[in-house]
Amino acid sequence: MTDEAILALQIDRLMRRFHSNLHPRAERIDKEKIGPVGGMILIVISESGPTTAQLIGSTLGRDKSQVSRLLNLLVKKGLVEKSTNDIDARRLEIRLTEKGLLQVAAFNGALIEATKTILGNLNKDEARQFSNLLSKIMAQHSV
Amino acid sequence: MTDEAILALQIDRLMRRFHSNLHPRAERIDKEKIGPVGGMILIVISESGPTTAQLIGSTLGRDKSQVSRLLNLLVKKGLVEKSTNDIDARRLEIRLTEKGLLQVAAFNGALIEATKTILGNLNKDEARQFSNLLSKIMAQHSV
DNA sequence: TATTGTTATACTCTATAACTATA
DNA sequence: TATAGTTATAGAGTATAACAATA
Repeated sequence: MTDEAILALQIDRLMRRFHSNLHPRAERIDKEKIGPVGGMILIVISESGPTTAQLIGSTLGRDKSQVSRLLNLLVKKGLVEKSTNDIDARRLEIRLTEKGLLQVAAFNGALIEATKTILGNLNKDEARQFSNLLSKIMAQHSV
Repeated sequence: MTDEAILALQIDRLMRRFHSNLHPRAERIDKEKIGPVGGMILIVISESGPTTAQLIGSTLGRDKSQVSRLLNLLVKKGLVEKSTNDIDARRLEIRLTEKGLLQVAAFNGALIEATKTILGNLNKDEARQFSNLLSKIMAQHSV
């Protein structure tokens, strides 16, 4: 196998491991059944403050149609509020409700635990190195 | 956002970028419509030689039921042959056909291109470092 | 009793395209 | 004409559990 193919399978495997590690934790927390991407959307909103659907999509690398659908679900579940931007009526203004804030805190806790478990083999320096390399990779403009 | 949450989102984002970069390339190549996981299964078989369904599953971090279903698809498409292990009749013995070998070569090519594009920001040293860190993370026994 | 693989189900995620409305 | 968001659809991936055959 080429180095590139090995690397590609490693990345996929890491993601899989991450999911299967996070899944049981998140399932216990995910009372509103919003799913993994729903949870990530909440986290992004909590970080960025009032934001648009498009921004969420580009942050998570998901299509706007998926974001739109999930946002409506989150609204229905009472985790998120949507209003229209005063200046540009095409844009949404999305923010968390009280209930949404509580959910984010819970998801964040699960995420931290899962990450610590996954990266358990790395010492602090290596973890920082890994994060830096990821940042460098993601700094690239291409989708 | 905590360091762990950032890292988790980065990993997810990397995976997404990988998929969306690989997708258009793979689609052109995937004449038999076996999908991305189908392609990965072929690559694993080509690497490990005659193997079992369980081994493929654990290598890719996928459930045996998914592997079983996809293997049957691959057999139907004429890319893979299944036979029963002589010593333990519960086990399969899976190998690629000629057609399967050609497909693997094509998928590998796409995988190499995609990986090079994704990691374009890293120089050789950094790419090696990244791969080493991934290996270290994946060396952990936990699922 | 444990292991290998099969089958079925229900749900989530994803890509795509056609659509409305605003700019 | 371009942008933000919505809606609908079809296909792929996933978790789970119940099952048969073999060890």
